[in-house]
Amino acid sequence: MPIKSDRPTLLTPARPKSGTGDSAPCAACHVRDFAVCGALTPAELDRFGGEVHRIYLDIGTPLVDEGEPERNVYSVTQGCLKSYKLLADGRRQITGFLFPGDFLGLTRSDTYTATVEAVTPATLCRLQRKELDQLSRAIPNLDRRLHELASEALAELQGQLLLLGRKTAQERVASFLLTLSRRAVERGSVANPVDVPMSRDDIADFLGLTTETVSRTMTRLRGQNLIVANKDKTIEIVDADALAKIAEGL
Amino acid sequence: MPIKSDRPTLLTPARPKSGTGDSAPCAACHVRDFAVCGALTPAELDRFGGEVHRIYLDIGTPLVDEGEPERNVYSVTQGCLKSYKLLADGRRQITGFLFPGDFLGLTRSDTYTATVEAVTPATLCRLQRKELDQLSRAIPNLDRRLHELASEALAELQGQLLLLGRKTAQERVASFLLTLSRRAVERGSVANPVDVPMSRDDIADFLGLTTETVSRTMTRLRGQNLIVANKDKTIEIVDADALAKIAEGL
DNA sequence: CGTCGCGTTGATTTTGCTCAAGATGGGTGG
DNA sequence: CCACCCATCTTGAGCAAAATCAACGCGACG
Repeated sequence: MPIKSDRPTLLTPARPKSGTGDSAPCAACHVRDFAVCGALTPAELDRFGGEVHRIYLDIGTPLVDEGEPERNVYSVTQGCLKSYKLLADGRRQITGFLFPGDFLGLTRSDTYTATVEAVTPATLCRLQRKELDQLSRAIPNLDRRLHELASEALAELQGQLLLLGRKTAQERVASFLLTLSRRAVERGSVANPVDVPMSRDDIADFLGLTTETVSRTMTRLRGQNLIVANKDKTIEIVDADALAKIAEGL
Repeated sequence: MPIKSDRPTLLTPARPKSGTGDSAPCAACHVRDFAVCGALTPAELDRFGGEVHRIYLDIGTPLVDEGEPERNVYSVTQGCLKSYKLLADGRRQITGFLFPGDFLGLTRSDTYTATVEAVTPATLCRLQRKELDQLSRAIPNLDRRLHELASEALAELQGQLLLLGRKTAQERVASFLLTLSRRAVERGSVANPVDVPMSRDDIADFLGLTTETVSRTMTRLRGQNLIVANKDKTIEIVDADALAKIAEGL
C-alpha cells in the first residue's frame, strides 16, 4: 500500500487540491501558530521549511503502516486522519484522530507504532525523521516544542484510558463530542457546530464500542435534546453543561 | 493527604529502609543503567545527584495527587507504585504501574495528570521540576533520554488503548502477565517467576475489569495449565507461547 | 483465637454486542 | 433530471460477556 498522491513538490508550486490560502511557504502557513513549527523564529522556519515536502492524501489512503520503518514525520495542515492498531482477527482500536496542526511522529521508534490513514482528503508536510533530528538538535525551540507536544499527548492518552476502561457508552460519546469541540477551538475553529468528519464505525473503534451502540447513543442524546445532528456532518451541542456532566459520570 | 515519610535526606546518610546496596550516591545506584540518569557521564551525574533527595514511601501512601501543582519529578529506585485517575463516583482507572528505573514526570504539565501512590514500600529519588528543566537544558543527554522515555511511554499507552478498547478479559490478563514479565527483564530481573505485587483490585482497575473477573480469569488460566500461582505473590508462566497467542487474540 | 482484608466461587442481572432488517442519502449513469 | 444503487446509519430482537450481588475460605496480624 504505497502513498497514493505523494507529490514531492516544494511548498510554492502546484498543490494538488487548492482550497484555503497557504500559497506561500511556512511563514504564511495557516496552521503555523498551533503546529510544531509555531515556536520557530523566521530564520529557523526558513531552514525548517526548506526540508519540508507537501503531501496530499485521498480518503482512505494509508499514510504509514504499523511496523514499517519510521522514516518520515508529518505535520497535518488540512483534513482529518486516523491512527489505529489492529488485532489479528481484524478488531481495530483507533488510537487518535489527527487534525490540522497535529504532529505525527512523537513516538520516536524504529517502526511506526500504528497505521495512519486519511479520514477526509488531507494535506500534510512531510519531513525525514533524520532531518527532524538534526534540526531539533540545532534548534532548541523545536526540541522543546516536540517535548511539549509529547507531554500533551501523554496526558490526553491517560484520559482516553479512563474513558475506555471505566466509562459507559453514553459517557464515552459525550466525552468524544466535547473533546472534538475543545480541539476545534484549540486550532482556531468554532466550538459549537462541531465537525464530526469520521464515520460511526470510526467513532466506535475509537471509543471501544460498536457502530450500533454509537448510533443508539447519539439517538438517545438527541432525544434528551442535548445535541442536534445536522446533515453536513456537524453536530450542534445544545447543552454543553449537561453533556459535560454526563461525560464526567455525574 | 501529605507525603507520609518524606525525609529530605541527601543520598549518603541514613536511609529509612535499607535493603539492597546503593549506599553510595548516583554513581553506584543499582537502577542507574535503565533509569533516566543512565545516559549521563560521571560529571553530569554528579551535578544531577547533587539535586536529588531520597524519598521513602509506605504501602498506600500517596506521592502526588491529580490536579496538584507539578513541583517535583521522581525516579523509582525500589518497589512498585500505581498511577490512577478517578471519576466522581469512585470509578478508578490505573494508568500504569511504576517499577525501579521508571521515571515519573514525563507528562510535563502545570498539574499532575494522575494520582500516584505506593503499591509496595518504595524508594524514589526526588528532584524539583525546575531543577530538572535547568539540568536538561544544560545536559543534552538528559534531554534526549527524557524524550526517549516519553516516546516509549506513548507507544506503551497505545497498546493499552487496544487492550482496553478491544481485548477480552482473558486476553487482557494474559497481556498483563506477559507485560510484567517483559518489564522485569528490562530492569534486569528474571522473566519467569514474575512478580505480581499488586492486588486483584489494582489489576482489575488497570485492565478495565472487576476483581471477580480477574480472579476467575486467573483461575481459568491456571486450569489450562498456562500459569501457576505461587503464594509469594509471584506467578509462574508455564506456557509463554500459548499465553502470548491468547494475548494477541489468536 | 478472633477479626479483617483479600481472594475465590456461585447466582443473577445488565450493558452493550450480534444478528437482522429497514431507512437515508449521496453519487452515478441513463 | 430522475431513478437507481450502494454506503452508511438507524432501529429492533435476542444473546452473551462481564458486572453485580452475595457468600465463603484463607492467611496475616493483633
